[in-house]
Amino acid sequence: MTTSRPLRADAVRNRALLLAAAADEFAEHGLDASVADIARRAGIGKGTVFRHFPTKDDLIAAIVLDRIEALGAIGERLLHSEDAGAALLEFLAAAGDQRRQRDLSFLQEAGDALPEVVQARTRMFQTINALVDRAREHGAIRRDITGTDVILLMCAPNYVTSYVPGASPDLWQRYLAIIFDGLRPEGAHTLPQPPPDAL
Amino acid sequence: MTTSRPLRADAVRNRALLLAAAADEFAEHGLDASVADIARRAGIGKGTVFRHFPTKDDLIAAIVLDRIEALGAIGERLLHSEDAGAALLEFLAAAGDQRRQRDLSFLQEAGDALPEVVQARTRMFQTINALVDRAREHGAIRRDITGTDVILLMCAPNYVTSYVPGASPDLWQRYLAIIFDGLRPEGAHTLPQPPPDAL
DNA sequence: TAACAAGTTGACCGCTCGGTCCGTTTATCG
DNA sequence: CGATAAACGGACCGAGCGGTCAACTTGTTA
Repeated sequence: MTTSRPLRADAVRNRALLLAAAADEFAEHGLDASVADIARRAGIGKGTVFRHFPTKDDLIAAIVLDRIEALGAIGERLLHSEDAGAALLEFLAAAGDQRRQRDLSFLQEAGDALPEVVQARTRMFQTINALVDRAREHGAIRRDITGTDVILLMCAPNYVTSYVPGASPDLWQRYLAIIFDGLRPEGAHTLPQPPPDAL
Repeated sequence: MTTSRPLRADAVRNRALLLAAAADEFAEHGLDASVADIARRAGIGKGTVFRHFPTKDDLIAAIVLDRIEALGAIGERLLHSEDAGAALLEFLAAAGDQRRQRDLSFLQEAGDALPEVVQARTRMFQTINALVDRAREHGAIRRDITGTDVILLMCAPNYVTSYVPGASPDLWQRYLAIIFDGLRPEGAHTLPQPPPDAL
């Protein structure tokens, strides 16, 4: 792996500008936001975008990678927390908070371009599995819930609130709380379907 | 409102073919499915599609309208059921079952084109509110849950399972069960955010 | 400061999409 | 039948997209 020459000063500034603008634009208009709009918002030319990221998917992947790694770090820190149940809930809250705005859905849709993303995602999924295992052992969540269940449900609060026009940006917390109550052992009913294979 | 002339025989057949093909195509490829592909699948010309529906959104709206009315009818029937809690759960199961395949998200994204869709949706929302009110009065669900909460959460099971590649088509039932457990009174924790205004 | 490589830019390309249009086909009915 | 209007179909159009390129600008370095 050759590190080649260091980036020129204006190039690193433009790269940062570009990533910030792209994140904003994706947050507002979804993944369909056009590269031209992103470039305009960043105050740079369209060609420059493609010099930094050979394809639009690579740009998306770069942003997604950031998010995944940040969330993964939070998860690993919470792995050493005292209260395993609270740790899981806190992780889910961090996930919801990070994805406040429009979805970047880091599960499948995008990012399969870069293998780094797949790798980071796999790593984060393992962290979540560990978090869930601990919570289950501590009796904080019901026995029939797997890590994959939590991974899937993780995105739901932001999804359901994305349909509410003038909602509070924290509304997702309400649905996280409801769903988390569904994960608790108290008053749990047997589930009609087995859990899916790990992702 | 003039009913004008009755439709020609081949026209009604093509219309049915078109609607079926469109539903299939949307189910497979999402709302981005192209009109050309739909026409090819239906075995008719692209121009014919636009003769039946002046715009792609109108085609979507027609399908969505069907679904909403079917689901609304189920809801109204369940309104007279004995067990109010079971009725709500059954309604949610019907909703999930109908939307098995890819989402047609009849909440916001599409269908605002036709005022009929808005009207049918409003009507169905009222039915859901009534269903939820009854379930709450019977103590089948917790007191702090509103009809709007249920409307939002209704879509979640299908959404979360849409990310699982080779999953069973019934996997959504697992997540409906989990979420519904979160709506039950037993072991409920207070919610951090107030419910959103009615849609 | 001179010279070069790295970076920037916007016109441009090919493609796909939703939607239009008009020549052709066909169901309908006196 | 034969006439007529309704329905059909696919070539066509303009807009917008992701991505390319060659001329131009600028940070860097000896």
